[in-house]
Amino acid sequence: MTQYWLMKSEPDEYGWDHLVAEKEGTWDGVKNAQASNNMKSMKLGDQVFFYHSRQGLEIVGIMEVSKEHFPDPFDDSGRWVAVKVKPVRKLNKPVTLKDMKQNPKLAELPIIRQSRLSVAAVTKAQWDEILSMAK
DNA sequence: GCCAACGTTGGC
DNA sequence: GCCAACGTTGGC
Repeated sequence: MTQYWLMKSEPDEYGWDHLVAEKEGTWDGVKNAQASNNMKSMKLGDQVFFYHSRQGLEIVGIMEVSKEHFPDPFDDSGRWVAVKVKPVRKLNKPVTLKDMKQNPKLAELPIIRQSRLSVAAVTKAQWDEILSMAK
C-alpha cells in the first residue's frame, strides 16, 4: 500500500529545481527523531509532497521514494538516516500554506499542527484534498 | 529580522 | 533524572 508523506526544504538550500536537475536526490541531514522515524517507515514508491519552507511556503511538487532508508552519508554518529527521492511531477499550481490553513479538511495536517517537523505523514484524504487544490 | 515553539545540552 | 539555558527552525 502506498503511503503519503510531506517533506520540507528551504529552496535556497535545496529546492524543487535542484531535485529536477539532479533527477534523483538524497534526502539527508535530517536530525530529528520523529522525522527520522518517518523516513524509516518509507517504502519504495511512496509518494511525497515537496514543500518549500521559509521562502515560498507552498507545496510545489510530488516526488517518489526511489531508495529506502540507509545511513546518512554525512552523519558521523550513525544515528540518522537518509532516503533517495525522484521527482514525479510539478503541481499545476502550488498549494500555499495559506490555502491549506483556510481549508478545514486540512486542520490536522502536520505542517499546520507542528510547523517544525520536517518529514511528516499525510493521510490519503489529505493528499487527495491537496491535489484537488492544485488545479 | 524577529521571536515563538521546540529540541538538546549540561550542571547539579 | 530534572530543568534552565541555549540553539535551531520556520512562519510572520
